[in-house]
Amino acid sequence: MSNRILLVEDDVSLGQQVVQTLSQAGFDPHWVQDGDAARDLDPDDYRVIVLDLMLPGTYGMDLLKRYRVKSEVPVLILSARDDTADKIRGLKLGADDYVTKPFFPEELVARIQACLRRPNLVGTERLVVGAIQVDLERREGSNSAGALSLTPVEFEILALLARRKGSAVTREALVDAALDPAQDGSRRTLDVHISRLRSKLGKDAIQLETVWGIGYRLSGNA
Amino acid sequence: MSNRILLVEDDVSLGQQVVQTLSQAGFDPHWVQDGDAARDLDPDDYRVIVLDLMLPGTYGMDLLKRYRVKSEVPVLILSARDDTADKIRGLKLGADDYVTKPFFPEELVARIQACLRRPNLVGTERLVVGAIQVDLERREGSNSAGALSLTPVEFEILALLARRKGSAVTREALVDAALDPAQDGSRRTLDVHISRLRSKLGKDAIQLETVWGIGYRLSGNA
DNA sequence: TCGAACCTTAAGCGATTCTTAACGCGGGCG
DNA sequence: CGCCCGCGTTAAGAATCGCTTAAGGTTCGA
Repeated sequence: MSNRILLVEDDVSLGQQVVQTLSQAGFDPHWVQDGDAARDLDPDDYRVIVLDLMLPGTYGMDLLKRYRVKSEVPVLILSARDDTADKIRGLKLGADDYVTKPFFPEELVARIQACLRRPNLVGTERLVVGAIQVDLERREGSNSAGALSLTPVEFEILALLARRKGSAVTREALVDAALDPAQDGSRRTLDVHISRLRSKLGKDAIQLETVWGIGYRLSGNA
Repeated sequence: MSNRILLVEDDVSLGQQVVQTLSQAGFDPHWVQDGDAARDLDPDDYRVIVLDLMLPGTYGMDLLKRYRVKSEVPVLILSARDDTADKIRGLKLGADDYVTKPFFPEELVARIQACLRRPNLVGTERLVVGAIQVDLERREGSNSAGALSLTPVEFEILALLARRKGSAVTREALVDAALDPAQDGSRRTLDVHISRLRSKLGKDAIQLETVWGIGYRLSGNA
């Protein structure tokens, strides 16, 4: 399902045009003309779903709701230029982007690519440093293998390093940011946390470099 | 507070213009130029809030989140014509309408009046997070098995988590939103409610994740 | 007035996490 | 070359945190 895209569109000429454009752009469009037909498809079979809100049969909005219940697949809605209300309802129901009709096919392609690039358009406070990512909203870190299970201290350390991406961060700054200020004991504590952080990062731990005598640095070089 | 409208806009000339227009239209505009200043205002003091997303200080998006946590006041966002991403994020975070800059003052007035006319632009204000749904109007939560019988506190907890879908929500925020402010006793109370909420959610409780040391998170991943 | 529903508190328990200590390594610097 | 100081790692104890169950206590409606 590498580049499979579901297009739900009842207008025949528009549908044909979009299918052709998507094909030329290297996607694999799957076009259904009827909302009821799209109803029983598994949204997870597609990378992106392009949905026309003005549909016969099952109303487009219902389809969107239905998809959203069981999947996080990016949904891009098509709507008339002036129908702001529909756009808003669609977006609130979880659509990821919209394109107003009429549109240039190139624009649609660009939007789809944008959806794929940043799958989570909303609340994306996410730091990316090479293979390591830190999602400040979710309070979750991840490496090339997927989500990491970090303790609060480990997360704070990684977050600070990611924020200062590429530059050396003082031990003091790290202790300050991550450790309980009440306790002011041995300075070796940070080492332990760094050590465990490294082991959790696995092979991506090479990005977490030691800056001798200063502190640490999170490098973008994979 | 009959026609009180909060305008959060840093551009002076635009702000003046809007204030004047709103006054002439019979509204009572209250203009703050700084996001930080708007931060501590009570959203429920206003009929509508008009919010520029491009703000110095507290970023407009943060303001929107903050308002949405404690209020259902209609929020209308101002954004640049081409910044679709911001519009989408704003709407997903609960804004009720948007106006793209530049705009004719009359258009803004019309949109505000529309907001007031149908305070709920979205027919059913329903949050969908994976298999879990929260209907704010009916004040009812449901999971894949159907409607849940939630107590008021449990509903508030679930609603806040659903509003912040995917983000880690502080225990403090949850206590603040759901529990009686008068009583400020043991911090274990929230645990009990979460526990019961989980048991009512049944198998879908896996979506309600514990963020250790912080709070909880309602994840969309089924 | 009684009962049901609900919120709160308490306490035990298990799990996770933080810190400390100890030991070994290794790179800079004299 | 060899010492010293900083760093890495491991293990273990202590502290914190969260989940659950059970027991009052309050509110509200019948």
